[in-house]
Amino acid sequence: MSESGLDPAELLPHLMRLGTVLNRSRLVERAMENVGIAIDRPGLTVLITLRMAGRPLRVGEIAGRMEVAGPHVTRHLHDLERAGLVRRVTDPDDQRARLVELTDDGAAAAGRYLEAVLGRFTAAVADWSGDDQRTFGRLLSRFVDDLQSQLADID
Amino acid sequence: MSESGLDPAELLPHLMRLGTVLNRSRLVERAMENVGIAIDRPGLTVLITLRMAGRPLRVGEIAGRMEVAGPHVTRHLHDLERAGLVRRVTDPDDQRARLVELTDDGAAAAGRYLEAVLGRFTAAVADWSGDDQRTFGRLLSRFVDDLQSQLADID
DNA sequence: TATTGTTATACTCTATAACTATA
DNA sequence: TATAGTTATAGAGTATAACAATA
Repeated sequence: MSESGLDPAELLPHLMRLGTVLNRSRLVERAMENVGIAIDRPGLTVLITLRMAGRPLRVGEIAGRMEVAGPHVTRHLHDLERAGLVRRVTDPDDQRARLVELTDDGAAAAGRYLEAVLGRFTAAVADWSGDDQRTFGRLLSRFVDDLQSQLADID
Repeated sequence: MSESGLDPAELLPHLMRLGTVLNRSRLVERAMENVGIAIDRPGLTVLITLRMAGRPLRVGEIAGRMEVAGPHVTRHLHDLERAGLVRRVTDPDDQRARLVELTDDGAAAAGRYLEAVLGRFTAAVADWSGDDQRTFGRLLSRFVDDLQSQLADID
């Protein structure tokens, strides 16, 4: 091989910076303020999870998609329900289970939030060439896939 | 423009997945076990910060680079010092300040840890073309830069 | 008086264990 | 007896406030 690939030691600082930017920029908090959602961050994640699913989910399904423990979800559903953003109904097929669905208010809030956050990403890559944008999306997706399966192999 | 760029709504799920993979895969914990470092995660971050700086740092500098509050660093320095991984010496130029430096053990541990983690990334992109690897490194770095400045503008 | 660092305290997020109700 | 969910409790990580020492 005449050409060497990427030095992975270069990748790590970028990934660490990405984490810092996403976690510490108050991106999420600011979008929530602008949108007027009066819930905390994991509560918002529950809302987004439901919105992305596009259908009512069971508590266990929400926990699975968020990759957190069940009680974590239960606790936040109280707040969301009190705020009128979600509704809990008993699953007609299984009396043990309960389906959680977005109210109209909840769906609207989640939509406005996503719009605000996506606006940031759009602005960040606004002056990129269309080619670079598509390539980045493709390689990022591939990287996450490969990293995930690479890490799964260890277990 | 005849070609449309990336739909940012596509980017968000990838970024969320990346966060999940990095945070929940126990990548960090496993590397620490293999390397035999008996400290916790933020303590390790202190170690890596010192290692990447390549020189002794003040407590405030460490906190700044980690983007956390000062007391957080102080607390973990106790553990690191007790484990013989760092050493605190008074700054000869300013008696108020204290310089934190890696011991030989600390430098070796940080080095072994970085090697283990970087090995994962190397393996993840191992079957990529050299071209894709370099392009990904370039675009990822650019994306973080642009996102960071985009978010900084708001303040 | 301003700055460096420490001590003490509290809050957020997540996990585990024990319990209740239905299948 | 197994499964879905809830309640109760505990732990990790980080932030803020109050303080001590030096500049």
